[in-house]
Amino acid sequence: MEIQIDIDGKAPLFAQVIAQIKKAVSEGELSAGDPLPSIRQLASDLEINNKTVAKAYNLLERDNIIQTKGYRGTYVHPSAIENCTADLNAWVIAELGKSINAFRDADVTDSEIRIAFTDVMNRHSSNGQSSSEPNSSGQNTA
Amino acid sequence: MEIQIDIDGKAPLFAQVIAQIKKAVSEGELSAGDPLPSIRQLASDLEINNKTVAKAYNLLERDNIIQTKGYRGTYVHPSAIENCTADLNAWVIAELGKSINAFRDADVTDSEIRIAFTDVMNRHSSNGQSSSEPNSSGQNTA
DNA sequence: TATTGTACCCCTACTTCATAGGGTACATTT
DNA sequence: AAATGTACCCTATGAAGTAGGGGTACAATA
Repeated sequence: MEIQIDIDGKAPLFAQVIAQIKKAVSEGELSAGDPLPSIRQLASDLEINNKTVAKAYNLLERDNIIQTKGYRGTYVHPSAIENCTADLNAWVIAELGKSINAFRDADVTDSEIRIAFTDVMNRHSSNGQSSSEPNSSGQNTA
Repeated sequence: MEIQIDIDGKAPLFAQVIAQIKKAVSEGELSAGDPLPSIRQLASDLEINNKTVAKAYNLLERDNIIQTKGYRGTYVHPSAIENCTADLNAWVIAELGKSINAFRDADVTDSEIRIAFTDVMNRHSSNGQSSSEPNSSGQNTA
């Protein structure tokens, strides 16, 4: 394993870890079933926090690049190579790009788009209320 | 014109101005062609900044609720009533909501969605670069 | 007992953004 | 000269999100 981490880099540490492991899988340095260093192990090797490595591992497992087997450690997923190229992120970017382009074509302000976005994100799965109704208990009048 | 502004309210001042004018149009207090107070005028009446009113007026004009005629002042748009109900914001929220629900169903992290979003927003119309490629001038190795 | 991944709690720092304001200036037209 | 909308400079505040760290604890297993 040759994981390179640039602490001063602009990319988040957990993202670098993910990219490095994906790269190792793509280039064949890591094959299906190969064991990965434990979270604590890799964290101390890279001199970063456990939680940072744990975050990277969690995302990698979600994408079926690796497989955690509890107390038995973490291993490269059987179909890691295929899932390695499947970029979930690219799909999200493409989808959002389409919507945002449509918004901008309709002269929607970037600021408005951002506000609407955080609006949607913050009503996790429950209810929803619009954000443009001022609650008149007014003071100044014209 | 009876515009109520709640300075201590949670809703942004410019949004309150917009809502109030829309309300006035909807309720018939303002009809097509009616003159609106000048930016400076309304600002001083409400004791808020010129730019705040200007912002509200700009958005209202974009939505064809009002019409600015340069030095001749600002007037209610001929088809203000119809455009008053058309909520551009609601459309944006609905569209984003559909996409975001799909992302979440695919187990995409909220954090990842947010990152992808700002990613897309920041490449205004020019180029685009992905945000997951660490620039190895690395320091720590494992 | 040691190690595995995992799940909590607390905390910090940094960045980005929206909002709001202050001020000055401009061309245009009355 | 006065008023119109508009554009530009500057500031400050607050909220939200992200990254990272420290610590402690758990069940399961060797």
